[in-house]
Amino acid sequence: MSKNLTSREKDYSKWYNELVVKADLAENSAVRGCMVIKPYGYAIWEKMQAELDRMFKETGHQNAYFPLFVPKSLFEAEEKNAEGFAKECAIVTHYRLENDPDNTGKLRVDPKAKLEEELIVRPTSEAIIWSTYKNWIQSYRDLPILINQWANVVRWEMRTRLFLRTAEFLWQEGHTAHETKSEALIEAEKMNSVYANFAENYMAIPVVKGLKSESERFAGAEQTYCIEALMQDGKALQAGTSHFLGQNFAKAFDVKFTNKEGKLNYVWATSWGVSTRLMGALIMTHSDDKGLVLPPKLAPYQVVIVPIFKTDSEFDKISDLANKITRDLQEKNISVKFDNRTTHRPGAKFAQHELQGVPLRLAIGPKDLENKTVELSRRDDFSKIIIPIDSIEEKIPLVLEDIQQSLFLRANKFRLENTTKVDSFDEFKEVLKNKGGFILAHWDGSAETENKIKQLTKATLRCIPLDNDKSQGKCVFSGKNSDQRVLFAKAY
RNA sequence: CGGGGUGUAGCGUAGCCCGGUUAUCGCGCCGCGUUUGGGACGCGGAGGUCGCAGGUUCGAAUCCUGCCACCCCGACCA
Repeated sequence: MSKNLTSREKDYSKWYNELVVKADLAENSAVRGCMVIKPYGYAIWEKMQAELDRMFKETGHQNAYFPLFVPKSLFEAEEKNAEGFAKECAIVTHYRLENDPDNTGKLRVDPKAKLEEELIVRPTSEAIIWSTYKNWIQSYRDLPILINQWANVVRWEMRTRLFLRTAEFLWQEGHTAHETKSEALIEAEKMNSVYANFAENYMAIPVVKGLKSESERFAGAEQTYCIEALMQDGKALQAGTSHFLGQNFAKAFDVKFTNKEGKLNYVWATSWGVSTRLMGALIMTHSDDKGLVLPPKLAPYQVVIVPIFKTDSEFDKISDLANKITRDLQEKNISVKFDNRTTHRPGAKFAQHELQGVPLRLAIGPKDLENKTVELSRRDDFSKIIIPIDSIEEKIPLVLEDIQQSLFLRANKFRLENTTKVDSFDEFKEVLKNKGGFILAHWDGSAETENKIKQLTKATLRCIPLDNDKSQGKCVFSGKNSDQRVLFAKAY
């Protein structure tokens, strides 16, 4: 952390790992590719969960929970989905251990305890959920079903990376069933917008809403909506996806309902999810060389109070004041931590809270007691101001709001500066090599072109933006006609 | 699974090429004292199967063989 890390773009991943470790958010566990989320990191996730959960409920969804294990026969029912995940499944084959007769004190898998049918540890829950929905749906009166689940899933990836791609991760997955195609399409797009709203207004991360191309689409989906964010190193990160599943799962699991006219129809489905990867996005969007920078709406505590004192009596006086400020702010729904540890000096505390990204710091010392002031310091721009104690209650909510805004504006400015329109393939390669970031280019719509570009440049088609101006042009690779620019980038 | 790299105290490391006292240094940790408005300082102390298993040798962190783990780059992916 001694070097100017943000300037070392090639070492960005190292910076990221280092930051995660130093800020004490998570670490690699003893289990391959898995992650231990530490208390402070988990507190951030809990904040995110709370806000998302509220948004899901506001849009009419309920929470439920489905099993971790998916019998193989159910898993393979929807062929495309099964095929898409087949290469990264953990599989339960046995249910018992026994003492190893050849190796005292050790255990071995009891060969007699082999399962008749293997169980897949869910990489996603469509199969188990749709096999359940089948029993819940008979009539149009049973629809829509709007359910979300908070769960863990396992994807046995070749390569893992803390927060961004761990073997096990935490997420939410929504699974809905609808009477009509248009209703399901509206749901899929709506939930993608919920994600965009959450990203921009809570995480302060600007995103591009769009549609995935066919080759980037979720296995088993007919249409995948997504939000794409741009990290500080110029690489894109898919931050959330929402899928229109058509009738694929309904057909695979035979989920039919009788409509108002008495006819039997397959239901229409969506699924959507965001994961602990969002914490990676948060870190990689806002952090600087001093550590995390958390948007106030997601910070485990928004304000930390650091006392500065020499004597016990000074400490007591400051504690009284700090406790009063804490109570007053809590009444205004601002979370406050009074760091009253006597084992650490103020400078060490300052550094630690900066590393953990606490948005606002109040320092109170003897001078402040005398002058009836406090020192207010912002994490986002390091500015410090001295304010009278009696203005705290009024001032702090405003400053927190301003930090939330500023973080978004700063990230948005970065994204705009790093989004380039290109009109030739040479330019495409040049921008990718020297600048990075998002590239808006015309594309002929073919998977072949998309693939070639990926092979030649390592850039992938991130999405076809939803709110893009339509403009005629020629495909940057093939020269064929195109009526819209699409978003390319190197991605995580 | 292919290419490259690294495993030495909680973390980061020196030593390895060229084998030889008690394995180096920093951070952190513990004790005492002085300190406390931006990561304190002094003195003292604890902490090690040198990734694992074999082999060579009078002697292995160092050389050889095998294995394991992790990291980076590919393929795969939220």
